[in-house]
Amino acid sequence: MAVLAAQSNASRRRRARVRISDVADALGLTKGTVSRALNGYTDISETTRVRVKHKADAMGYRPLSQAQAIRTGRARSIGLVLQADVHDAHRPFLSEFLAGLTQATSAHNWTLTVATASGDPEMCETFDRLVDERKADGFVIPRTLLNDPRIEHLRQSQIPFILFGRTGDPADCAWFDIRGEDAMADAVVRLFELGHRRIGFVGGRPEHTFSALREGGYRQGLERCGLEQDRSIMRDCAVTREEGAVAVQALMHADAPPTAVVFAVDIAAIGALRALNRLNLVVGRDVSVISYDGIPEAVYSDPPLTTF
Amino acid sequence: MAVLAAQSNASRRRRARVRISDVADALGLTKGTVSRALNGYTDISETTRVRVKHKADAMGYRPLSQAQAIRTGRARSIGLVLQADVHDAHRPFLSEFLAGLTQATSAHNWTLTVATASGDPEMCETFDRLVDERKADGFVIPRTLLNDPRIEHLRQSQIPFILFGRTGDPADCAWFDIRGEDAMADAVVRLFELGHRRIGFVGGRPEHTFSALREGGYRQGLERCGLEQDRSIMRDCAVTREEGAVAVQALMHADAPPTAVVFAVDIAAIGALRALNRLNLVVGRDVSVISYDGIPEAVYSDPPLTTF
DNA sequence: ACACTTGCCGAAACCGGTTTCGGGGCGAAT
DNA sequence: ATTCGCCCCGAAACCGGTTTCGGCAAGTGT
Repeated sequence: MAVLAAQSNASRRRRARVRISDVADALGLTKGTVSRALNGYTDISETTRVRVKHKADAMGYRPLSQAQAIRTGRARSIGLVLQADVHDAHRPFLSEFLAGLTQATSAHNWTLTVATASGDPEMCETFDRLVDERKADGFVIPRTLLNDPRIEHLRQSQIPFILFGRTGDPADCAWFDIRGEDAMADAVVRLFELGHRRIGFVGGRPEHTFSALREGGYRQGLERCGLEQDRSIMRDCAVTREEGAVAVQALMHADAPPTAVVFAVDIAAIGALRALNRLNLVVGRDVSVISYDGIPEAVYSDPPLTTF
Repeated sequence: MAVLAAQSNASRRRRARVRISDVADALGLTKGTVSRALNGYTDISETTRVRVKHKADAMGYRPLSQAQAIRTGRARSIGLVLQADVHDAHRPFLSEFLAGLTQATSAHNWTLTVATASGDPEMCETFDRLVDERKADGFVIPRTLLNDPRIEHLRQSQIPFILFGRTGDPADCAWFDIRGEDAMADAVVRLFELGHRRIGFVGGRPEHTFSALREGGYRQGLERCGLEQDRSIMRDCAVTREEGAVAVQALMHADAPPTAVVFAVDIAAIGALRALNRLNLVVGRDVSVISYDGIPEAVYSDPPLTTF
């Protein structure tokens, strides 16, 4: 009777969860033993351990992370806090970024918890709150700055984090990034090979690490070609269409305007294309424009933007 | 000694959490009583309830959702599963959408858990998994279809959900949406008032609810102006720039081309603008284009797109 | 005055795991 | 034959909450 009732209950509701005690019962062990076997404790014989492991995934057992969390303090979840107020060039990547993160996390039976905040202080509070409520064990920090208050805060609070992008002081930081600076250098070299001798540069916000790195890549490219750096054909702070347009206009009005311009940010380059059109300059003939990021809008701009 | 040890431990690590037993001790009650007082049980006197509530938030107590979840089964978390494979017009809204959701959820001390899936079957599996692992109590479903397999699945599984956008059969569905159809109707009326008598329409994918609704709005607008619907100046399936361009070319090559075109999707309209330029038609003189969504790209298109 | 509700709260079980503690069994050393 | 130590595992406490159960005191009806 009890079995029948349980079955009907299980079918009426959702499939019943396999608990650790179910696995233990099936093996004639206690749940404590099963738990230690699965978690790599040394006081479990190797024989028992493999027996437990096999039975566990034969029964489809997966621990309830919530239950583990209340004892261990680890929630098996990584946090991502977005800034709600900034609209900039990184936005187009958001969904790809999310897709990548969630795939990686769920592959290890982790979770991605997303929150938003406006401003660095609020973001730091959010970090603390999510950790305090055990909703995130650590964070992914996108759009890193050379000197990033968020990183400083997390370091002090001893909260684990991973950077998407590098930072000024990489001490005890794990990070991954795209080597955009190499692309910048390659762009310069390619333009040089096409005959250009005055190659300008338009960067992003200097506080962003990637901007500084890409400017470094640009300089490295010049060096490789034996060209001198000329401050009069370099600008920065261009991460939007308008800023890109303004920057390129300034460059073209210089005493000795460049014959080619390398952009650190795609969006700025797109703005620049329009501005050049308005100046009656034909891109590709009067002046070459090259950029990096590969945002989809590049294909639809007029004329199409060359990106890596 | 014990107290001192605990304090030094608390200061070495992070600020100690206020547990429900701390609140109970401070009031001379048991944790069971405090729990019931906070959760609206009727067997607690009103006097005690307010006393508990005041003390609780004076002490900064907030229940650990994980601990609640293991008993109640509710995780205080809503899930959002994105499709990893579709690149379409809805993407630009993603970050605003996330910002809105996270603000709303965290205001009620909930969490947003994000996952990705490719294809409807995988998405349904993901729903089940997240619920099974108690990582989401329910879901937000964006980009609803008229006939949506995801909704069908969630209904059968008795999993709560909220739609962003409407669906064919709205039985026991909560939803919120933007009344884009009204904007469509208004657009038609406005164009009529400007003297247009042949007003074309380019819609989105017919399986998407919003497309059907917006086409309905367009028809309603025609009706209000006393115009007849003419299938030869209507197209659909245009949610990208290319599709928009193709659609508008087809319309302009009709026997009696329209003098104005209403678009359901901004991105398609932007593609159409370029196509019209190539046909040597001046937008605003030879033909009017109007759309809806208010994506930021609209401002930068050439010529700027009129959107609501 | 007595039994019967009713209101209100304490005690303890419970959720599904993890971690500590202690002891049984067995081989090696004395 | 003891004693000691080591390898395993069971028992039970524990994490931070929720929920059930039972009982005490005050109020009600007669």
